Amino acid sequence: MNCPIQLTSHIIGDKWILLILRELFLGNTKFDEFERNLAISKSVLTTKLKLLVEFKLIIKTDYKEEKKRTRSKYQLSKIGSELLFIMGAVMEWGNTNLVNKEETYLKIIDKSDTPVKLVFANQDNDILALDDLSFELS
Amino acid sequence: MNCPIQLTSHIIGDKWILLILRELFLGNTKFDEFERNLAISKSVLTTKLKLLVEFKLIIKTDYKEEKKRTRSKYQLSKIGSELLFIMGAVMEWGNTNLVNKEETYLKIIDKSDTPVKLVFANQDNDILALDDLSFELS
DNA sequence: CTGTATCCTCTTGGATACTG
DNA sequence: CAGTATCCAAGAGGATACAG
Repeated sequence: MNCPIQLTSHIIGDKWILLILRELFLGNTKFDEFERNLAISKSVLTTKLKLLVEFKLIIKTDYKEEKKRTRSKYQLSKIGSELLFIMGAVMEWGNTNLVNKEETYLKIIDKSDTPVKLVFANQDNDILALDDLSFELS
Repeated sequence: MNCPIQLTSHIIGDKWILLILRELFLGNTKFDEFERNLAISKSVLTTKLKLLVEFKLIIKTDYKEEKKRTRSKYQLSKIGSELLFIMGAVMEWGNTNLVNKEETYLKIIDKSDTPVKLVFANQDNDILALDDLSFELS
């Protein structure tokens, strides 16, 4: 099958992967940060991080600060960063339909601290209505 | 946790759910269409469809054509249709990074049959660059 | 056609202990 | 700190048979 959804589902069709990606987009980079923030077991975290490296969504780097031991950090690759559209869409849907707006929640903002939204556009950057869209196999 | 990604991951963090949603967006509605197109076992398909109904993403309707037995169909609800942004983002990423463009593949088009893209915009509908965006918890 | 029920296997994931 | 190794329990998913 040459279906983009089928192929991509092998990566993001996984709760842990989505949550690790959230951490990466939030700027976290270290094994123990993921472990603490996600309450995930070491073994699963190891497995998922390896998967993300295999898929080339993240890059693992060893680094060493003066007088300290060597440590590892994980960062989004180029194509990993492009998952921002998926994460943004997931956040928007979750915020609209599942999140309790009385409490704090996560959103995407621009440089003037204003919340942004996702829209469909054509090549001329005209914004399109949902009713005008359809799936096509070609 | 009041995190939109965490909450939504319980729904779309699942390969089968993503593929069933693809079928629904393609306009398929019947149990055996899903079964054939996805090569999924009956028991799993039953379970996932129930889940989608529980989450109110789809609506199950029984209908009866003249001289025929009663049948069931499944259709996206209002909030289910809003998953189009997630599906669109998944398709775009998959098409860019995983799909073989020599073969046929799936995309979203507008009324003039032109492929569309997803963009981030502010409230004034100005399109934003990725570098201008950041996650915020508030 | 649209399921349900049963069985059986393989995988996922948590807990714990250990290592450089 | 960043894992690896081992073990165990629970769940996911396929196959098959059956039912309205």
